[in-house]
Amino acid sequence: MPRAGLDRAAVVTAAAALADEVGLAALTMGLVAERVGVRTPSLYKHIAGQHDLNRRIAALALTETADATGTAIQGRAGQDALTAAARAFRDFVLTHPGRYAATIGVAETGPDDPIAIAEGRLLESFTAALRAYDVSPHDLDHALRAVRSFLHGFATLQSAQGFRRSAHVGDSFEWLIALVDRGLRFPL
Amino acid sequence: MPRAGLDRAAVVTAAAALADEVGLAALTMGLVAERVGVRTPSLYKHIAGQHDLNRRIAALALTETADATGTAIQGRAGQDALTAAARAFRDFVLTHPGRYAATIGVAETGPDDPIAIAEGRLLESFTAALRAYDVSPHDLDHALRAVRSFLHGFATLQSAQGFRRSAHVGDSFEWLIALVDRGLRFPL
DNA sequence: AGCTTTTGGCTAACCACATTAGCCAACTTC
DNA sequence: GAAGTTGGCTAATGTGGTTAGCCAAAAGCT
Repeated sequence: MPRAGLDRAAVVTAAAALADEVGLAALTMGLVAERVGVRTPSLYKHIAGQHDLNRRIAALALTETADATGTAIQGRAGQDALTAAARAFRDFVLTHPGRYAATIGVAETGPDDPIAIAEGRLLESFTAALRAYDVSPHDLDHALRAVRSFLHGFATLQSAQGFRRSAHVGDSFEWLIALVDRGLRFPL
Repeated sequence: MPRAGLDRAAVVTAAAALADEVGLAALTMGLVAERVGVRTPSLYKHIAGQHDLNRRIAALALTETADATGTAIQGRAGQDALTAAARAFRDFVLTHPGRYAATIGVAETGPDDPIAIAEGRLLESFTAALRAYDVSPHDLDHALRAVRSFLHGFATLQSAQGFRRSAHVGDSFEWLIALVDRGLRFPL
């Protein structure tokens, strides 16, 4: 039997791609194995199990999200930066719904966990995007949570087909960004 | 063998309670059966399967959420109404995480689907809460989606332990409501 | 009451999927 | 090229959802 030349990264990226295609819930070990050209039990030579695989997909997704938002805000400030970051985030979630779903509910195990590192980078991007607004240091955590909540909520609702009403979803997103911008701009 | 005197509603409410206790992901047919005092296959005399059970839990949860927010906004308007509705919604999600999780991603099958009816009632509550703001009819859909995104995002992130930072989560929620209020209050 | 029908339990069995055990060939290393 | 390590494999186990088919209890009828 010839070897497949597999390694951990190959398994994880294949699984992530598959999750985007068929949905995270439909991602089975058998499907991943088939995709990489191997029998199911062989996957366990590279990953510890489904839970482990999910965490690695999540780490990949968070790293990619942090990259995308980080790039998007370069050279921008204020509403410009916020808009760019929000769009980059949403684009990622819509083009990679399976990967993103894998990030929901993952707990970071420690400060050196790749998940924690990627989340930290993502948070820094949004912190940078908020820098030009007049948010006091005391309120920064609140503002970050607010931005994160709206991005997470909008993206997951849309990718779950949660919006039935008639209006154009892209328009709603831009409207939402403008709402947040006004909310951040006007003083308490 | 004596009968357990079960019916569909009893199975669904037991399953919903169990989902809140152990988490939706850990809800198995065996667990539900044990809770209602019956063997697993007997459940299928009352529900069509796990998918069907999930939909029925979702319908229950949405109805309860619509009740709670509807009651909360009675006799209130403007920021008062928005705050009351938002708090009621969040309270429900935090006290019933399993039920709420069941509502994510459910598709309504038609206009007479209990899920569609409950979602319509919930939307009406929030529409009423927004009435005192100066939102044009054209923007109403956008505003509703914005509020829904915020609430959904915040509630799910919190119930998934998504907030690591130090600030008090309840404070963040109030801050978020105030942000949305400002955003809705100031003109475009 | 007795007879029939429907209903709601049950056991047994099946299937899909994750995972483990244990074998063996293929690379790697010295 | 011998020895060790690695990465495949088949076989088997366990859990969970679901179906089939049996049978007694409730409900309805005469």
